[in-house]
Amino acid sequence: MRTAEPGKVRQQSPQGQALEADRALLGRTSTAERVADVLRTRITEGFFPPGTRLAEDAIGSGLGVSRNTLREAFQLLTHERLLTHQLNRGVFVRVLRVSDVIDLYRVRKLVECAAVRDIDSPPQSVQEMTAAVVEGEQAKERLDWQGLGTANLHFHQALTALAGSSRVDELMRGVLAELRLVFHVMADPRRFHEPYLASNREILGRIEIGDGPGAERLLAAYLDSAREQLVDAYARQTPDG
Amino acid sequence: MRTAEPGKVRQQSPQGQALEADRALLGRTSTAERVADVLRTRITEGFFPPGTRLAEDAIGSGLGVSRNTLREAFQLLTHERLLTHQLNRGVFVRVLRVSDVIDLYRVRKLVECAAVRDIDSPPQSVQEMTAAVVEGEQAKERLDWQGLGTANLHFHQALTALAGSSRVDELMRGVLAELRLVFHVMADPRRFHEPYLASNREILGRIEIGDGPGAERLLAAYLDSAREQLVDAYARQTPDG
DNA sequence: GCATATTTGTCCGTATGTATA
DNA sequence: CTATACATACGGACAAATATG
Repeated sequence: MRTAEPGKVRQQSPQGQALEADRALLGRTSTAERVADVLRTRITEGFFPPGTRLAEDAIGSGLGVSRNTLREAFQLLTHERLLTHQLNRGVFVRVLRVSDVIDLYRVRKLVECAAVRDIDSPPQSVQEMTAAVVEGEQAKERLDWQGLGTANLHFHQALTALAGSSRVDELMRGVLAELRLVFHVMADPRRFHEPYLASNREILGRIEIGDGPGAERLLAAYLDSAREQLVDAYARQTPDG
Repeated sequence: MRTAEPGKVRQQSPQGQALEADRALLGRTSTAERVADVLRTRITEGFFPPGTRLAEDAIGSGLGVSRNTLREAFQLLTHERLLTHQLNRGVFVRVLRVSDVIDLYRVRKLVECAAVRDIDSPPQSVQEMTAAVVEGEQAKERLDWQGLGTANLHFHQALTALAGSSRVDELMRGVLAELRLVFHVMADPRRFHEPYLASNREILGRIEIGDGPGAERLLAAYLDSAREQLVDAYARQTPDG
């Protein structure tokens, strides 16, 4: 679902013929969706930091797509809460407020705790959680703190999958993408991501032995402390409340 | 947030001058959003039943908006899962599968049970829940079963608000809107909605006395039986699995 | 199976209104 | 207050896909 090529979406060539081949290979996604993929990557990787204004003209001519197509892509990302749309002013990379951070952790606590509470069948989600822990350990060895943060998000995405609902999965995908915006505003990502590795391992252990309530207790404590830490540092970083 | 006028969005008048006044009053929403509001109402009220194809030409000329604007509105509703988009074929009012119904109730159980479990401060949500119960009782007296269904959805929306998260509220708004699509496929709405009234009243009673776990138990039982009943009847109604 | 008509996907140019320097 | 830059929404154009006869 993600475009491999981070560069231009298409050449300035007449019509959309240049992408016909790709379009067949990529499973016939629309141009707008591909543009949205490119922008989403740019945003989550921090190339477009929160607050950046995305001018239709600049982005559109830069990517070689029309304004209508671009507006469609903007709308997709606005619905994912990665962009905010101010009427007659344009779109901006979202700047989350402290109240957003609090709300995001409220959602996480509600969903994630419920997901681990009753684990009837530990299917392949546990496998993915294990993979995410390994991914995090490898990132730590590389001193790749952004990668560690990504691994942490993967872990909690896999944890959420225990609930067995595609809609809950999608909700959490959006929540974690928003949290990425928070991380980019913060300095020193190591301090925030490194401690989570041990706690993830601990939670995974509880789940593996079928101790749902135990996992829930650990998870709740982790989420509370993470939120507190994050809100504290975030409030200092950003001017508005 | 909802347009009061169910008819045409704007006249065929040149440009958008006709709505300038309204736009100021209505809080400056875009045309696409207003079109989406109209279509959403049409869909949730059953005027466009599931499976209906929404042709760009017909809807566009009928509402007096351009194709671009209409496509923007379509995209909004597609993201709300009220429409499905088939490439080169157009948009259709979504027809949910049984697996969707199961997933929707899985979400409801997870979210709603968590919302009532720990009720620290019973603020104005309880007031809205009470209002929804009254709304349902009045609809029942009028033998207005569609209104009873709406009141039931209001009740559970207010119940969800106990969690105190705008993102969870939005999730549940979407979930309940999808459920409306299910209801429209079913015959005899009375059988499905009437029994819920008593159960809602019972749940509200538990919440009012601060008995979270008790409310959760009642709620879980209600959701399980409702899902079972609904899936059973829905599978008979629709051909596909 | 084939040819035609309809519909959608994508894009452009432009008129008008809006916000900011 | 004026000027500039920008967003909104429209209509039109053409290719590609689908539906229809």
